Amino acid sequence: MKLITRDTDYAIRILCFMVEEPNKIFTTKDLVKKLNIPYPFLRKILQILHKNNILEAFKGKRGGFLLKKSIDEIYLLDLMNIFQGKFSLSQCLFKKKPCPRIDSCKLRKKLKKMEGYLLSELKRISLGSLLK
Amino acid sequence: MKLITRDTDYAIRILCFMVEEPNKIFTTKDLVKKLNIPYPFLRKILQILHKNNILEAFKGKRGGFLLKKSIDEIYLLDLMNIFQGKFSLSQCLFKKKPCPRIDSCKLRKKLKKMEGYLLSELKRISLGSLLK
DNA sequence: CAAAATGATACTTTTATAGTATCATTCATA
DNA sequence: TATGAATGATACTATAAAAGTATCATTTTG
Repeated sequence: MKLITRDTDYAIRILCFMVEEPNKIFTTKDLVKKLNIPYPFLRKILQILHKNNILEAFKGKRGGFLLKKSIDEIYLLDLMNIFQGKFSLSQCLFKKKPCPRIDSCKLRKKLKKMEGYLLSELKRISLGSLLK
Repeated sequence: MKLITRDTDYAIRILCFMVEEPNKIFTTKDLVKKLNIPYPFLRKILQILHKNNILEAFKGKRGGFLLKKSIDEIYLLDLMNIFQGKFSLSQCLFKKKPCPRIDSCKLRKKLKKMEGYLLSELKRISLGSLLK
């Protein structure tokens, strides 16, 4: 099972790399060289990070991306929410027509508990904490 | 994110239903009527449960499936392992060529911790406990 | 104005999940 | 002992999600 998808993982690497020179404007090409992520995919990820206010973007010649937030303020859960949608473990698999026991479903309750734990952990993991 | 896939979920329902008449031999058709699972898919799931020693199978006319284990001895994690493969959260996404920091990867360590928690919870959830 | 960058967005490929189909085998029983 | 009703084995197809690609438009610098 994958908790983290590839784009989230790439985003982590990108940001952790960029923080090494926090005031540098990186172009997509710069990052391709260093991070081994295919150019168009990397571009997509950078665009998304920009839309979500994590990177600042400069268009045109000499443009590129600049880290906008402190790496200590970016949490794993944020990135997961951006790239993977709202984190949830406990949705009923039968969304359209959930099983008749949905309200009393014990399984759901236990999943909810695990979800709560994971959320609290993921909330605490800043990218900064991955570097120390 | 899905912790539990559809076949695992179906398996839970099947077993929880069968335990209501623990000595009855159920045919696939019996179960289709009650559980709203498409016949060929249900059949596949029953065959897998049989192969994994959770159901006893009787071939031929008047055949069918009989619960072989006590429902208190069947754990959610067992079913997940059967239908979804070994549970793991912390595998590196880059299996073929894992990232150079694989040994020192902090993220991996944190995932490992969460995995440990989930495993311990999943180990404790017997199907019986879902019915009480 | 041209070159070099991102913006927006649509498309394709790959993988995993979900579901289907079918022939072989077994067994009870008429 | 032949038949019908069940599972065994297994291969196939369809759908959805993840991963990756392509391309034209827009902006900016020199």
